[in-house]
Amino acid sequence: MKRKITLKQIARELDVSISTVSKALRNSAEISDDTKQKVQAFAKLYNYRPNNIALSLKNRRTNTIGIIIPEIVHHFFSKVISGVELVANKRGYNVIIGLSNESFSKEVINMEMLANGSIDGFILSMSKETLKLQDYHHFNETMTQGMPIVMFDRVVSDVKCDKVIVDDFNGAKKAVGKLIENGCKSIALITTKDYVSVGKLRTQGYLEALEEHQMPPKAELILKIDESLDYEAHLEALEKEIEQLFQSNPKLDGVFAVNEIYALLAMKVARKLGLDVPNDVQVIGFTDGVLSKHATPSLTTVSQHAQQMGEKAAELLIDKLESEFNSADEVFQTVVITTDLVKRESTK
Amino acid sequence: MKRKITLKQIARELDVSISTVSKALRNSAEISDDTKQKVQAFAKLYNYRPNNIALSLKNRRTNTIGIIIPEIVHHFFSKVISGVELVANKRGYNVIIGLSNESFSKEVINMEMLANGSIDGFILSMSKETLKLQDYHHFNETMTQGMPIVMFDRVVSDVKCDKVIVDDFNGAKKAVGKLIENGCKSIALITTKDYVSVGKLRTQGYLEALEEHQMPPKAELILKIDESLDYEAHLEALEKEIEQLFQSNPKLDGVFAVNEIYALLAMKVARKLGLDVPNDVQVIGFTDGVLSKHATPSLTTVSQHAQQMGEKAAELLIDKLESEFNSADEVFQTVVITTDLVKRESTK
DNA sequence: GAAAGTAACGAAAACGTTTTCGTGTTAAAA
DNA sequence: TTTTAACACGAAAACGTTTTCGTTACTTTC
Repeated sequence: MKRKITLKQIARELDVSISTVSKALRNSAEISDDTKQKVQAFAKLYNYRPNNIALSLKNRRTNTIGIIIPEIVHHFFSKVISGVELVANKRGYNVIIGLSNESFSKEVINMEMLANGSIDGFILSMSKETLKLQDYHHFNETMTQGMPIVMFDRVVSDVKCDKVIVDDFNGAKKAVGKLIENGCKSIALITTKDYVSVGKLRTQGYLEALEEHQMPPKAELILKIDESLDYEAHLEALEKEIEQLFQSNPKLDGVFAVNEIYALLAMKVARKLGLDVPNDVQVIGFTDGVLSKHATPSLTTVSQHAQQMGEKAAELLIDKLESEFNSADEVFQTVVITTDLVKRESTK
Repeated sequence: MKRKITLKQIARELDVSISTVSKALRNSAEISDDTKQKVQAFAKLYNYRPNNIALSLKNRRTNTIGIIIPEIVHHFFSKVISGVELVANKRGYNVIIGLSNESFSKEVINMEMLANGSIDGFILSMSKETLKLQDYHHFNETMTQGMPIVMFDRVVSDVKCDKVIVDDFNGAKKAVGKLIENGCKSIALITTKDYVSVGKLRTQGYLEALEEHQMPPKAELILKIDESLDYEAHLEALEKEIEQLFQSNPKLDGVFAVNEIYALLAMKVARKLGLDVPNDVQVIGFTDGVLSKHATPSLTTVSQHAQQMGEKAAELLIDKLESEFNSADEVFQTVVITTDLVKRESTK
């Protein structure tokens, strides 16, 4: 087990100073060609690579970005990471991850753990608990210490930073508009409680679409799920709620759900009640996950372009990191990623 | 934008030496209670946190582990990460990720990028290309430099390191055994080319199960998919192949697939050909992904316990990192995670 | 009152780099 | 021959810690 070789060792071995070795390796004009060749050959032989930690300490930048997400076992988030990683690597950065598990305190701890020099900036999506508590002090503190943050998807106007969001409102509006065009007269909405910003916006899109077509919204067609627990735990309870929705609205012929699982459950319930999808009921979901593509019938969805979000977030962050000179002007941008309606078998 | 405060600044402010500040904060007995209180109060006020990079340089350990996987947008791998992150965080480590995208060169580059001081050890699953090329020099070089590696899932006996694998052989055997018990007489296998080690082992399990029940294997019942490209790209071609399989084997009444997608496609094809699942054909897949749970009919699968694999891999790595004194004895272990057959609707 | 001990603190090295600023040697110019 | 310039290299500081080893000044002890 030979340890990694350092400048000092090369210097001792070749009987020159550390400075000379360093300069020789960086092809400085100060060093004679003879010495350069000697040093470079030796370095190559021993496969010398500068120690990243030492560089980070010296340069006061780590070329690493931290990404904090509520959970990783989730198609949307892993796709975002994928996008972040792509541009980060291309621009010479590493990516370090932290999972909040939708918990406020884990989010805070994770950020503190990384903020002490380990990374140059954050890309993050807030936990549900943080959204509920509306406590954003950790974001603001991080930023006053000169560490930039880019938020994506779940954002909040109280925190001033760069943001990348999906056009939830118009995505939902388009989807519901599509259902109406397709002849649906009684369209249900399955959404989340309002503190999840994206759920709220999608709900507004639903309402707007109805209004635009002079269809009065009905409270009994709107089902708001409390997501404070994770889905998997009470899938059955959820299914019951949706079944209730169908039974108390016999004329139901369209469903817009704010995520994949809700949409799939709606289809399952429909089938159970003897309704055909898409002939009796048409269903549209939100998110471009794997489930939609492989479901039967496959699910028409509003695609969020998660990868593109990740790429854009990384671009924004790295641009900010590498501009540097500003700091006073502090102009933040919000990039909106437009959604696409991906037509599949669950709509006519 | 106030920069993070350092020991030096505290020292200057309080008119003591850096050493005194450091010792005071660590509650050293050398420092008087008076001074300790003064320093600690000041540090708290300014929210002092030691700089991780400086600590890493001094201690020559980063408390960070690197994880390199073929892709992250994949339920199995993200679940493994989730497990790694869980125990890593619990034991005070961060996790930094690298994606190889199933490419050999990206795997090498990623490892080199991280191996220069950024991390203390690797957890990784090899890319398909690496398995095909059988070039493992980067693993061995990394290890000779004193950086431990734990491999999971896709492993190879040529590399001597700790490993965490799934009991592919017995998992497959149990699954096929179950199909036979359920009365299947003609069981197809949908697998990958042999260079993917897990595909190979699962194939062997299939054959073993047949043999144990005195059922001669038939070549025309075995479909080996070339996975060098990713699925998504040629889903349709794949479907055609599977359809071919069904048509040339009219008596087919059972399918064992080495992953979820293949299994789902088999069900899709069956339905298309007017066959009922599970009454005419029974299907079992491998991997405990989301698709299986939410498919219709839901898919019986061999569960791999991905999260548990991640946890175990992290345990192994951190144990090794924190034992230290060895280095000569070098005893490597291979932990086998047992599989479970999760019964759902696609089997009787 | 001298020797010994103790309490409280500081200087400096070390981790591995890069970079600024000497410094000594040699070659060219005066 | 003396001054100047170019060349090739080294010493040292800096990044932010921790830790070892002094070094004071004061208190015991005999």
